[in-house]
Amino acid sequence: MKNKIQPKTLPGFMELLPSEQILFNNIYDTIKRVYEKFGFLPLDTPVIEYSNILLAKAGGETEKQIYRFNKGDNDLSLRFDLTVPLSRYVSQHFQDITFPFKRYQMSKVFRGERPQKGRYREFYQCDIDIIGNQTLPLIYDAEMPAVIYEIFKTLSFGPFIIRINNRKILNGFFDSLNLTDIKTDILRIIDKIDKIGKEEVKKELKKIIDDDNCINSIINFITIDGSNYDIINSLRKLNIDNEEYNCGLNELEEVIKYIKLYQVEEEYYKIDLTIARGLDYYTGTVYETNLKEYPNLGSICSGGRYDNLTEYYTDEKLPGVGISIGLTRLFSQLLQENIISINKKSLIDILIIPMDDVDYSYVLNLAKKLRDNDIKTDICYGNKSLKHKMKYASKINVKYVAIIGTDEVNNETVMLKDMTNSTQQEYKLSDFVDKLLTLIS
RNA sequence: GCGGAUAUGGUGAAGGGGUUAACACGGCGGAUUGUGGUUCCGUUAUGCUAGGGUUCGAAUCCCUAUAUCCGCCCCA
Repeated sequence: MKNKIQPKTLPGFMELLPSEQILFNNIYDTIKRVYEKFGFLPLDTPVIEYSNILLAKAGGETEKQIYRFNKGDNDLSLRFDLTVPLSRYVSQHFQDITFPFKRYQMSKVFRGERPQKGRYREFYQCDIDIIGNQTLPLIYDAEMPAVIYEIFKTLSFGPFIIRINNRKILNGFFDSLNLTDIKTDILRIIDKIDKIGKEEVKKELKKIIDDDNCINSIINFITIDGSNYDIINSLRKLNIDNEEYNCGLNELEEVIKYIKLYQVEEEYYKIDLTIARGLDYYTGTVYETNLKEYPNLGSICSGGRYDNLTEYYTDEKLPGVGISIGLTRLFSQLLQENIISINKKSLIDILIIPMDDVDYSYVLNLAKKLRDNDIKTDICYGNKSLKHKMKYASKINVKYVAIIGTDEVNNETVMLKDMTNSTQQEYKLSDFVDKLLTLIS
């Protein structure tokens, strides 16, 4: 053992056992199905891009966290999200795309940050975005919650709440308080309220704002509560004379109205003025989604509206709205909190067990017939004992086993065993497939 | 980038200077014939992250390195 290479993966890279992967893929497939149901088109972009493309925006943190390397004379990087590649894609293929462009992309992104709980270096993002040419109707902002609603209803991880805000409201509000230059810092602090609580937010704000009245009005503002209708009313009554504020308020009201038209149940979405979202490219509506029974998971799906997706690559003005589900993190947390659990160890419907000396042409003919009827079939080869093969069948958790020995071959039959109740019955080969089809349907 | 903790097999781990490194899970084999899950039996680390030191003797004490985990910062 000493002279062998230690088999290990890099920290922060998730790797699953088959039974876990089956579960993961179920969630992945559900998300994908809903995205497609709403008309989003599939898109796949390269994992590696030119560094100057990915770093066009060049934030300090991005540069620190990006996996970057040289190959020959090329300065390359692994994508750290799917939005920047989308920007590049839309700019590059502008003339070939029909707008509004709705696309989904569900694949891996990479970030070289220090891994910790729920923090990975390689993880799946499941993104949808809708990109408009010059303009994009506000009703699309309501489609995002409709999609989120459908996904998490289908996945049934329990009750959830889509929290909605509009960045313009916060921006306008801070401008009206003359806090324009420290706006970003304030947003960052407010965004932490779920994690650290109201009092800690107050303390943090004190560090950057002298005026206690000002801090109190911020706290009072972001904690305005009530029904969606109440909140809109309260915000109106503040009579803040700021164009951006009122624009945001009108947008929010309209988006809320449209969400209702999308027939999202009322208890699944709510205006929440504490939603700020750290990312500075969001300019209007912003979303976060939480599982009500597991608030400590944080946001499981978030996104928002941005004014111009492609400003670094073209002069075209392309506003958009999008959301993202961090699937790797979500999955690991769901598993950890026992919200989901492993239930399948194999995908097959039936396992064929040939006895030692049996004629393979009989066995493979059966397998072919089953597979032609879309029955997931596997065969357990080898000269191990029947006992051993039965053990294997029970280990992979398959419901049906077909035992084929010389008796079955001679009589043109199949011995079908139901592993869940230990009963078995012999069927004629000619009507075996039909019989099995009715059993597994 | 900053702080804290930990390091024993395929896995979870006990042992805190005295010789075969406990226990459990998993794996493999068996309890005679073409039948799994339960039970029982056998087997499964010449080795305790690496390097150095103290000692008659180190998984155990000391030093160094490395790795991992948990926080903070940040998070398109």
